[in-house]
Amino acid sequence: MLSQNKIPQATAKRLPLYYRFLNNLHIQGKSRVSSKELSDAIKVDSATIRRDFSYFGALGKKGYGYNVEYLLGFFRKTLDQDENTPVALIGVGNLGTAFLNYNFTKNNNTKIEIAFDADADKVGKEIGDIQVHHINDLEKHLEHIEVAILTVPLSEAQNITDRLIQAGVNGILNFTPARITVPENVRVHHIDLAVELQSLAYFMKHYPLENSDE
Amino acid sequence: MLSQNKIPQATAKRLPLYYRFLNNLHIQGKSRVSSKELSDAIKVDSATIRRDFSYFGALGKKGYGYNVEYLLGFFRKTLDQDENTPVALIGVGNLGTAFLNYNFTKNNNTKIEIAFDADADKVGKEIGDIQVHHINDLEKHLEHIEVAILTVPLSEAQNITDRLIQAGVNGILNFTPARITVPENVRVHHIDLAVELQSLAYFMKHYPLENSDE
DNA sequence: CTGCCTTCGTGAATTATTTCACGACAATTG
DNA sequence: CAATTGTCGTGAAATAATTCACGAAGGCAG
Repeated sequence: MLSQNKIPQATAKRLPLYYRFLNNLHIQGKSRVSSKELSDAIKVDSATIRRDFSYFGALGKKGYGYNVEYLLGFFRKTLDQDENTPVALIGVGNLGTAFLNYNFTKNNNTKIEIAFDADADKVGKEIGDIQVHHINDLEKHLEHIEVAILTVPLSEAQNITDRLIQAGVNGILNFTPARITVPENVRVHHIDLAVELQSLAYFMKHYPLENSDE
Repeated sequence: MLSQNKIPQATAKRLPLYYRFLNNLHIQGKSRVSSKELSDAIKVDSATIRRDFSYFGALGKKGYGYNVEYLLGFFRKTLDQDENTPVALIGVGNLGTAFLNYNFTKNNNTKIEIAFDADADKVGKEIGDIQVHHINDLEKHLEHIEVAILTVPLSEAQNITDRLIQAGVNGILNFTPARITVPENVRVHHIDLAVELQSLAYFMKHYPLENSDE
């Protein structure tokens, strides 16, 4: 039931989505919500939602639904919303800048604390309140950082990955097209924009009108 | 075998990845590759790769592997690399600009042909060779466009989605946190950057060292 | 307070995907 | 040309995820 050990990965990926949506409901002053309503809003089958929630125990009331505040409190704990995860951003190009300007801390337990770039013009600047440091000083500033967002050119990807890991990072959100190699204990999530776009085009041509999303 | 009808979605999502990597091998002058080598490079189990390829027939040779050029030619046809998919970009903010500057046409059958924004300062400019038009003129310029990348503020997401669909778009790559509502025949892929980051943090804390990637 | 209505929680069925493991065949070596 | 090696293609098993469908519990209306 409560052990975080047995939650399916597919469920774990949906948790942040649930959390954000519940937060919105709460802000709107709604106190009650059913799996059906949630389903309409976030486009996940209602049985899947009930099943997901059930991994954490019986959170709802039959014939009523879920209490938004209670559920929200529960998810806050589960997702460690209290404890912020400090994040480093590597590569202040267009995409990196998008991240710096994006306000992650709303509804979110992650915060970009520091940024790095190789371009001397960018070093020393502050973008979205975040200081940009030179990539050469990477090792000096990564003391307590475990997560990095990688938005560097393809050619630098593996090299910088190695340095990040050396410096103690063990989670990387990789936006480069490189399939970087890391030790077993390091977790990498790849988001490959070109692949996403191609994949959408492929699905459109070959899967006329089935279930899509992702 | 050849019908595109029976390919699992999980396989379809990997096809662009295979394609790009084969293309790289080809450029490097390699003429031969085994499922094991591919596996090491793109971090997908070799049995999965062989299974994926097998949906298209027997493409390899036992005891030898796959002929890069042959395989590449095959994928080119399968992924319709010949035929370019024209794409519109909606919202020229930081993220949108990243897309415009990103050169998708290398190794890719998709091309951003036109961009839209509500900001008068941006309208008329050219970014990465793409003309920026005013969002009011959306309907005037979407004649032959079927795919849109949505990088607008949350508040505009549904409204603009409706207009896109009205104008004939039937595939949307949605980077807003909104879970947009669309008719059945429209395909949406959501890429929610905040969710991705939170999800990575969650996995790191709760799934010590199992399989990650995505 | 009664009875109808809603909606959860979940066992079981279904569907999807991955992985194992091995036979068959081609390449290569001596 | 025989023996050895490498690697595919795939049946079958395993694992993962979704969906069905219904009993139980509780809300709500009259």
